[in-house]
Amino acid sequence: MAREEIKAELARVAVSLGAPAGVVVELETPREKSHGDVATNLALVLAKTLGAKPREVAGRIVAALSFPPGIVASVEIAGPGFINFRLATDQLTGILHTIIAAGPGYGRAPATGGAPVNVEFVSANPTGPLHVGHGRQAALGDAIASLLEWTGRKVTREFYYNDAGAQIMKLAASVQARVAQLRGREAELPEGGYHGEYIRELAERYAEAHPADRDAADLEQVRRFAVEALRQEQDRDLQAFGVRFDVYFLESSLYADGRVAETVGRWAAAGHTYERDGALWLRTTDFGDDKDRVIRRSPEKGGEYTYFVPDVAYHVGKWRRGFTRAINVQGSDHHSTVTRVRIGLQALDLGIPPGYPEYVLHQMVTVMKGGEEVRISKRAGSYVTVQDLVEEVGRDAVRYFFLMRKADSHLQFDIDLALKRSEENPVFYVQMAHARMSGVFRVGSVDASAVTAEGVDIAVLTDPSEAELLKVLARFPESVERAAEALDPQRITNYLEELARAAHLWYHRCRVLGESPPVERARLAVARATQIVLANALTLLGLSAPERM
RNA sequence: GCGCCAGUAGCUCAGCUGGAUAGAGCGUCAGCCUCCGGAGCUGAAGGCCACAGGUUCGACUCCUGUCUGGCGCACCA
Repeated sequence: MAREEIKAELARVAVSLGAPAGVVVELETPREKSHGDVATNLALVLAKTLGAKPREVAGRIVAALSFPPGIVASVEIAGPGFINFRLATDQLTGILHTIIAAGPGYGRAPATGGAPVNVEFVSANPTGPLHVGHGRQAALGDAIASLLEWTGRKVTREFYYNDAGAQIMKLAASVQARVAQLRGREAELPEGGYHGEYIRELAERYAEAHPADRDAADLEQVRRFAVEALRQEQDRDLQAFGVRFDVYFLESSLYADGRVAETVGRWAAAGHTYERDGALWLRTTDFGDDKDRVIRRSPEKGGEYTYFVPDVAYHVGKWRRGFTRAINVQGSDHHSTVTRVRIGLQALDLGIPPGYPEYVLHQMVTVMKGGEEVRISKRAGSYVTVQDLVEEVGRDAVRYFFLMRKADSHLQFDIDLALKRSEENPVFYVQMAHARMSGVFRVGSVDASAVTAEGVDIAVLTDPSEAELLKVLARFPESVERAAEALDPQRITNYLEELARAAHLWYHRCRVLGESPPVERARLAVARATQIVLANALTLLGLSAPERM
């Protein structure tokens, strides 16, 4: 691609002019069209080290540049010292060839062969239906995993959950109380218990499945039953959402195979623990925490390990399984765990890097309908579930809406907008662009997969919207790369909207079918390339690319 | 009180890791149009980038402080 060649040539010239070897050349796409197709700030960056004015440096660089024919049409120096390149028209033909030849692989980098990356997300405990926050995580985590795959990494999607612990016991006790109420006895939900309608459902099902245990006296059996049922329900919801996991990791296994004890033992051996008030503490302040943390409660409080110990043990396990990168997608309400887990790992002295694991924290989701906030669902009671949203607006809209804002931003989920079948709705707008391209082939009875760029003369494409569209198409691989680097799928939804805009504009201005043969052939190739890139971007985000709407 | 995140057009949000005259959609206003799907197209108005300093050739972007909002600061998870 032209960009790569320009980058390489700039690097070569920079070094020949005295820049340090390995200088990083940044290319950007100017938003102002009169500034050309590609621009670099290289001269401004080098001005200081070369001890010359930016425009003078730019002059030297331009004078030394040398490209084979067919790549760059013109080079100019502008503003404070930018170097602007205009690409040769041959490059546009090249774009069509590249895209159509690569097809579903366009934008996908070859496997790097590096160590696998672990992406952990959702990780909901089986205490109730998945809520909208889990939905945002599911969409984000799955898309981030895909982005990493598209940039050549091997990825494991992982779901971690606690199947024991205090919360689960409250769940079991809540179900037990509801069973008792079914039998017409007075029974109160435990303090901090679960109130949702689904608890009543579980109680009914338990009573039916275990007629012998009339009073649900066997709490362990109730626990197993409830956990099993809720896990199944979560799986079903995730499946309906189109998210699949490679590994489901049980917190209880960390106790069973001794890893929790091992972790505590290592801390103690390294001299980072001490006893106080009957509890065992980890001196996390030695690693920058603002206070030390309890790792084993005092006997009066039950003498159990606090949750953060298995959390650390779990991440040691990720490291040992060969994941040199681990990315955790969580709600920002869990941000206090970030430093603690990292510190816990540091205190083990296992050579794990300080920034391990990486976190993508997302802000809260507010569901809006009819201009008002929706807070509750029938089944869960106190919160809106993923299932509610998927049933109401469909899986594609839910996924798209969860991805179209950066994770850092609070997200307003507008149900009315998600339901609109018009261009105001970004999902509709983007998918419609794909349907339109498909429509051209359908109406023209053309086999889209047989369209090639062979023999296409790009010179017949005279409308400005055509070159514009091709340039947007050419940027897709770079967009994927940047989004992956930033762990930010929102950049892809942005790209999609930009591409859809260019595609709609082109479609509106340029007829394909029934034009003169050279024009029709060229435009079929444009439509095909556009269809491919739209489909690839949609697929990458876990969205469907409909042929018609 | 401390920590994390956010604050950009009336609304919802971008802004490519410090670049050129801050963009898009919706809404508003003014036009065009009936074609491979009009669920369209063109144009206009609309901004103290929360505020105040600083860093440098250059700041919406980085640093410091202030204000506002969200989240978190357990021997809960």
